[in-house]
Amino acid sequence: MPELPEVEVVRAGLEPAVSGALIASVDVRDARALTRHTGTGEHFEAELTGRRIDAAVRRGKFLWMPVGGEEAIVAHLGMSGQMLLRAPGAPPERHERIRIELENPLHGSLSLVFADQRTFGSLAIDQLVDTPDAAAGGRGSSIPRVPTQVSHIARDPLDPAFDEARFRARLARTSSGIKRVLLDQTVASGIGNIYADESLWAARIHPETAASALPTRSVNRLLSEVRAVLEKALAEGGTSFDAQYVNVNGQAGYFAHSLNAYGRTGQPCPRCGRPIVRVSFMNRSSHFCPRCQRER
DNA sequence: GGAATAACCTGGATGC
DNA sequence: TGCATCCAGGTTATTC
Repeated sequence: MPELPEVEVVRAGLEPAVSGALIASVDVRDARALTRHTGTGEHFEAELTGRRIDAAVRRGKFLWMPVGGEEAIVAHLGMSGQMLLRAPGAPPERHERIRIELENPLHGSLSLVFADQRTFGSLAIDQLVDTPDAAAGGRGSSIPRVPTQVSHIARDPLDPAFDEARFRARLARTSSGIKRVLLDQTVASGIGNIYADESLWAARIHPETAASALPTRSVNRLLSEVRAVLEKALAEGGTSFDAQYVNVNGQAGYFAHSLNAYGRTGQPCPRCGRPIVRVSFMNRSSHFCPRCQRER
C-alpha cells in the first residue's frame, strides 16, 4: 500500500522524466480515475495538452506536478495506484486509467501511465495556494505553494519544516488511541497502517494507548522511530507485498523483508519471541507484540 | 467541534 | 470446478 516511502520512490523516479516535459496529449480511459477532479475527462485532457510540467513534488502520500505557476496535476495513489513510465506506443497496462504522452527535452518521448486496480487513487487539476509557514510545499520543490487539496494535510515527519511542537500539542490534547492519531494525516502525513504498526512496535507503545497519556520521552521515542522506519523503508525501495506497489519502472521494493510486526500474525516477535497478535481496528488490522507493547 | 464509523472499490484467497 | 464470502486499507462524508 503506497505510504510515504513508496510515494517518494515514485516521485524520485518521475522527477527526471517529467521536469521540463511538454504534455503532448492526454487520454482519459476511465473517468473513475478523476474522482478528485472537478471537471470531465474531456476537460482534463484539454486543460493539460500543450502545457509544461515544472517538477514532481510530494507531501505525505500526495504527489503533484506543477504546470505553470498557478495549477498542478495532483495525484493520490490510494491503495493500488501506480505511476509508470513507458516507451511511446507501449501496450496498455492492466487497469490503465489515464495515459499522458510527454516530450522531454533531454529524454525524448515518454508515456506516463496512471494504472489503478481498486480505483481509490485519482488524478486532478488543482489550484496552487501559498503555504501558511512560507516553507517549501513539499519534497521536490523549493516553491512555497501546495494544491488546495493538499493544504489541509500536515507536513510529513521527514520534511525539514515539520512542526514538532504542533505534533506534540495535537497528541497532548486528544484521548484517542495513538495509532488512530498517527493515521490522521492532519497530525502528521505519510503514515499508513504498515508504518504505524512498525513505528509503534519499535517504540514499544501499544496502539490503543491514549495519545494524551504518553509521557514526553515516549513521544520523543515514537517520533524518532517513525522517522527511522520511514527512512529505512525509503532506502529499501518501499514495501511490496504483491504487484500493487511498484516504482515507475514496475519494480518492487524490499522493505517487506524488514517488517517486525505488520502482517506477522502468530510469528515470534523479533525482540522477545512472543507471537505477534492481530486485532481488528478501524475496518482494518493492527499488529503488535503483547509483551513488548503492553497497554497502560 | 471532536471522535467514531461506514462507504467506496477490485481481485486474490479461502471455504463449501 | 464453481460460487460465495472475506479481506486488504486511504480518504471522506456522515453520524453521534
